[in-house]
Amino acid sequence: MSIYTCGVTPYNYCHVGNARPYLVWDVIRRYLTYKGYSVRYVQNFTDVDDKIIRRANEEGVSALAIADRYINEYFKDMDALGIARADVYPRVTDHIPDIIDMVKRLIDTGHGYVIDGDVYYWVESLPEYGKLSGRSLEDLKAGARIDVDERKRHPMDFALWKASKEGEPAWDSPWGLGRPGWHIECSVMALKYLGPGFDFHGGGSDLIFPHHENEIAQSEGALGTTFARYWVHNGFVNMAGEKMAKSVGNVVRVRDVLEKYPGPALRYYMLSTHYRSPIDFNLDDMPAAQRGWERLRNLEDNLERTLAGQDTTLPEQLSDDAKKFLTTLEEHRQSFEKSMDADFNTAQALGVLFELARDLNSYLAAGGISGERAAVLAAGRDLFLTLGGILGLTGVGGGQQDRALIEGLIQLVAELRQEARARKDYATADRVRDRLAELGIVLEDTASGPRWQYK
RNA sequence: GGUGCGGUGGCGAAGAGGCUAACGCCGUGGUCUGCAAAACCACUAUUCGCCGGUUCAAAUCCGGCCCGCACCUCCA
Repeated sequence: MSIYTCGVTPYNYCHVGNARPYLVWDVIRRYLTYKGYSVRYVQNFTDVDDKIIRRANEEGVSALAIADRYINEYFKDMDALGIARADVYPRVTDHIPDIIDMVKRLIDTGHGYVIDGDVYYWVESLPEYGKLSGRSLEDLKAGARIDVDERKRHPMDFALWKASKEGEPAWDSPWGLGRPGWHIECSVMALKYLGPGFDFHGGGSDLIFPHHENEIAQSEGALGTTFARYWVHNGFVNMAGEKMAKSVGNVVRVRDVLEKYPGPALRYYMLSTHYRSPIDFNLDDMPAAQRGWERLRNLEDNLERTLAGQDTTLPEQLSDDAKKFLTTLEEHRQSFEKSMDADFNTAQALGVLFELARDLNSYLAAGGISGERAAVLAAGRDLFLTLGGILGLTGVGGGQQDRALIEGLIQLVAELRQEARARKDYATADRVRDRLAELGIVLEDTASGPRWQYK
């Protein structure tokens, strides 16, 4: 499976809305991999653009320096969200010769024309223009909200190559010094790394027009064959009913959220809505998302603790109860796959994961894990971690980074507290627990002794 | 003006002709427990924006209306 997703223009920190498509594709990749497909995922960086140039001029540094800085920050945010790296991250500035070649080809095939060092795409040269967004050139002309450049053949013609102005990064070309237009880089890089007719092309729904429409026009105009087989567009993240965008000024940065909530909680939050639907982002909904994720994490911890050191090989002969439970597990797996097969319905799949969680918790609550029960429970754990792993909600720890480091200290405190409890000195015992809670550590008394975890 | 999307319990959110309208959070009662926590069990929408229609059957299909949003310009 080959996937191309439009990446960011690195001129600022990522906000929650920026992160959504990458999270969606992270889950789709994981699922396709689980299903046995080999996946190649390409995501670009548009590292030369008006906004980057403006920012560079403001700060008196190069456009490259701005791009490098925010690409670096992009990776920090995505790592914190548990989003796996793409196979290739092509950058526009590394592909100028490829872009020039494609512009040349478009001119040769009659789709492009030159005016004073600019090169434009002639939209009327492609009869199907508008097929992705379902618009006709007539509709577009009628709705045009910008002043039309009178030199162009058609008002909707767009730039393939822009003659450079003073103070802008520029590259030499057959048409003079200039830089690529906005859409050409994705056509060039997708075709270079995945080839014509690749499987999935993704991005935010705002990119359908004009960006993706123009990518198709360029690619199919130059090639005469299909560019991408399937288009996958995610819905927007809004704030109070209005689109979250830097231009609106209502952005919540990824790192702002992660300061207060764990990465998996934000994943959970976004995956509980189908990717095509809009999300009305509300920071007040994050605690519920965190609680939901914690429920999964608690189960994961409980399973690992319970099964540690147990013999989990399934015996030849199984009891009816065991068989029944294994059948239930299989049903959950099928439901999960059915949900994901229905246009990657992560919200429904998450529901299935919780049904599985309830069954596993019941199994744990039912008591002993002797004999076959350990093996059966281990099968349940494996399924839980597999499905949870597809959504990226299990196997991620919960701030266990420093766990080993403080383990001993807490062990000691817990022991002292046990002694206090043995003396029925509950005031001391409760004080220890409360103070630990203030430090963000939850100490719990269980039948098999105390245990702890991060809040 | 053109093109799309959406309105489901206190909140979030699945479901798109027929199983009790998933699931999570919150809340209530119970089990367990020194107290908590975690977990389990039970309860929590006779009803899916409004009005008509089609059908044996509609949250799901059709028509009208009311709201909200997005795209048509840079945007994930």
